[in-house]
Amino acid sequence: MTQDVKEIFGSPGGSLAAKVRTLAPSMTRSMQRVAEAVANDPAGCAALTVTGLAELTGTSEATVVRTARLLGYPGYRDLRLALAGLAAQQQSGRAPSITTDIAVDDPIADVVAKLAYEEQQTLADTAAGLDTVQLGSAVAALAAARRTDVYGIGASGLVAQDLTQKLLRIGLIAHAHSDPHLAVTNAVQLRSGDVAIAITHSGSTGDVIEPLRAAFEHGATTVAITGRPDSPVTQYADLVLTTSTSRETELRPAAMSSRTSQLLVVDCLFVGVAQRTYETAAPALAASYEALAHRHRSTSR
Amino acid sequence: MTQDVKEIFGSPGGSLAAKVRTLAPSMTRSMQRVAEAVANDPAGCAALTVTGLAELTGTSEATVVRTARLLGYPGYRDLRLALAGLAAQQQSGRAPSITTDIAVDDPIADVVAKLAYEEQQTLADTAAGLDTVQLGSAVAALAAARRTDVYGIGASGLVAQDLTQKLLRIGLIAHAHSDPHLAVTNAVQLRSGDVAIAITHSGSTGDVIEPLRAAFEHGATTVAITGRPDSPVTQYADLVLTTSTSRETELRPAAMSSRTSQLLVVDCLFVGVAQRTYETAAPALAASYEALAHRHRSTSR
DNA sequence: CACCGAACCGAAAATATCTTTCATTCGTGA
DNA sequence: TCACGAATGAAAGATATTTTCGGTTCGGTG
Repeated sequence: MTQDVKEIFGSPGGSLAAKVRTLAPSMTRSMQRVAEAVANDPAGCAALTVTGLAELTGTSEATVVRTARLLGYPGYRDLRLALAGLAAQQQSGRAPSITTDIAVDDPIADVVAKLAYEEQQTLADTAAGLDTVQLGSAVAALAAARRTDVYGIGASGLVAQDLTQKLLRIGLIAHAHSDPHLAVTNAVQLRSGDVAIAITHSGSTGDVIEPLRAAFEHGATTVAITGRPDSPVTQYADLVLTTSTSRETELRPAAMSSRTSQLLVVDCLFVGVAQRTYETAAPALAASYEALAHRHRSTSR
Repeated sequence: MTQDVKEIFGSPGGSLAAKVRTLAPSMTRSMQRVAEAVANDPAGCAALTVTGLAELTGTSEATVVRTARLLGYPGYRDLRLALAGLAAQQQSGRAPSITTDIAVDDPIADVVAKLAYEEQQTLADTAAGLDTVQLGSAVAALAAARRTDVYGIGASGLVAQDLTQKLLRIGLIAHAHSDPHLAVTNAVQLRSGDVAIAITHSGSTGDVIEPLRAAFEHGATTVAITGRPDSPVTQYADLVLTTSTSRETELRPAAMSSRTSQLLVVDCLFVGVAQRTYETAAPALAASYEALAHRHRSTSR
């Protein structure tokens, strides 16, 4: 029937625009038109019936309902309710957003401000869109894992390494793989109770999907960290953690915001695992800190 | 007789409660029941259909609609939308401030919120504290450099690689070094017009300082990205870019925020350089994008 | 105390809105 | 170019809302 109220209203403002952006790539053209209309003018759309919105966007009722479903609501009725809530929020809490893209002739100070702002947005969007249930399951799996393999290529490879470094510091066994062949070779060694994590923004990076598939088929718990929750990589993922997708501009490649988003997810995983294994994690962290101390010259001052 | 809290605080929600009280005398018994339910729990009522609300209040649909009319709406549908907006406002009115550190027993949802919030803070701090003059000089040096070497160890090593990957994508020659010996070996090859960048949060990592020193002594333009502007590394740095240092807690090592901070600086450098070398950077970016396209399976959609 | 009228109320019909189905169209890759 | 599958909208079907209308209650009145 009607969706639970908390789910409709519990979401922090702006999460809808984020959701639209995240899901836009997996939408068909006409659905994108609807989603765009909704994101641009929540208040206006809230005043329209399915038929009205369908006419406005030049589509059909069916498409509007499909879009509503994709955005996570049981139907248009609930989307409309959420829209009304959103509109009210926007009304009360005027967002002072910086909207312009970075231009070629922006002074360096503007570049700093805009980049910082956009990355902040990315963080907020990611946090809002993260499925805490899946995250919790992933944390539990990691904490209990015999060993963990992490796959990532390119920019995502660095995120994979970051996660690995962190897990190692709290005494877990983790490896990052960026060589596809070695990754597959290692993946077939995994078994039930082990964890494999694939990090790919597009969700379509074959070199990352293959090892995850191998791990999946050998019974490991598989996790995908991707910006496309409907992409091929999720076929072989027991758990999917969605990163946010912000529009990319010529001077700000998608890699930049996807990295920020991925790192937040990775940090959440790390802290979650550290909480769960606090007894062993705390001393391990302290020990690694100690071990590094002598690598630093005594600072001046 | 205690006055209704909503009215005391003059919140927007108060207007509805006030309206209910004003109009109550002119309402019939069953309409009052409906109005009361609506005033007491807007969010809950927004989730109900006419029939639902009628049952809840032990009345009929007709009565609910009549009440909605009396409250000034064309029908129940519109009252419901207004209710949704009201609920959202009340929701957002609550102070969202997250002040406490992450605790061992925080639920996973709190961990996500707190981490996102802290990283946002870090970004804001970094952007505010960044010296745009030094940044501009660094950008100019990079854009004009024959080659660029970047030094970083551990978590900072990943940042170094990130910068390198980006610079390579726009056609610049850049190398990241995490092996101290190789780094020094390469550093002595640098000469005037080349750029060397050291990334270290503490500013005291000997393995990173040594190569920077070598580069400095051979006449290269040296840049330090560090959280400690008074640390040893700055001795050999022509330019110093300061990252923000936020307090670290047991479950949130300093590495986490310093990484966020460093990445923002690195992104600023990259975008700055891309702006300066736009003529060559834009086609290079497009080319690398094209080259990667075939590595991705055609997505499902 | 019985009767009357008016307002109140809810069941059910009428309407509007939303959802689903299905045939058609469109785009894509072989 | 053809064939296939995905995407789309028209229309049927289901649900929710509004309206209608007759029964009921209540207060007053003869």
